[in-house]
Amino acid sequence: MFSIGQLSKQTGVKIPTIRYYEQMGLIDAPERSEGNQRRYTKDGLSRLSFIRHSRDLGFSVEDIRGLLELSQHPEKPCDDAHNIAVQHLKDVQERIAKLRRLERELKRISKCDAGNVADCAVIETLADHELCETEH
Amino acid sequence: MFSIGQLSKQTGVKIPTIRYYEQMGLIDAPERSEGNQRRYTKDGLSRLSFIRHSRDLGFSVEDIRGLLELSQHPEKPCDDAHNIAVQHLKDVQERIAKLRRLERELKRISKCDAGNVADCAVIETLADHELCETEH
DNA sequence: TATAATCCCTCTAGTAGCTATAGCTTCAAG
DNA sequence: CTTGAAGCTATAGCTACTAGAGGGATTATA
Repeated sequence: MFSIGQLSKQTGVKIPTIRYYEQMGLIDAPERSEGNQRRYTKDGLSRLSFIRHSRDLGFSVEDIRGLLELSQHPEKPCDDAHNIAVQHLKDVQERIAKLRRLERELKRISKCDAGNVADCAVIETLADHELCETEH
Repeated sequence: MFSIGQLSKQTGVKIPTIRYYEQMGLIDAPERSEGNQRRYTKDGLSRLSFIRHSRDLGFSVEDIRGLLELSQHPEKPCDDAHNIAVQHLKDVQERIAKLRRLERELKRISKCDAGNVADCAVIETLADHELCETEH
């Protein structure tokens, strides 16, 4: 049996976040000690690790809810898990593409070597969209 | 003079968002009509465009507060504007790097061709961090 | 001029995914 | 048995909006 602090250390999930996940129904409410403190089993630990890892990979809490549900049913087909992962991959790729356009624009505008705000490319570009090279 | 709806159409910023910016102090409270409706000048329009554009480039509201303040003082040196832009560029580059690692991991795990959850690479990888190739 | 359609007002609450604080109780070590 | 760390609940705050309720203002048309 682990206390919430031990669970936190082992998974890297902060204590208030663990309680938050419990409130959101991502993890089951664990048993309590006589003094009303949470006591977790190994199962609780691995479920929380699963969540932690999924969050690291950027899945939303709602996605994780689906993935957890699936992981509890090993006999089911795994198409759903795929769909979630593939959709998420697409999202990530879109975000990358968008950020790269921003990166390009930011590189361009931060090259300014004017001395004061009146001639500064940063300020000027922000004030006038026409000066941009790419869409955003 | 523009109504809030006209301002919204011209800048692409939604009406509630304009009111939100006013509340946050990013834009000045404009004059009102006799019937208490907001009436904007061209100045208000260009200030909001500046904000819109900066948001598109991913600057935070706090960053924009600084940039707006600077843009009101054309005689000042523009080092501050640079610092904000360069720091933001760094942030963007870090986010890109992180997302690319995720992309790689997601590509790998979503290649799974198992039929059921028990053998599914997606679920398995999420359950066990050791199976990952890169850090995250 | 009447009326209907559209626009605008304020205020409140909700979104995601936590994080922080206050004021209290329990646990474990010495 | 005491003390300090750890845990408890409940509430509020964070970013940057968005949605809805319940009203008033403006404008276009008849």
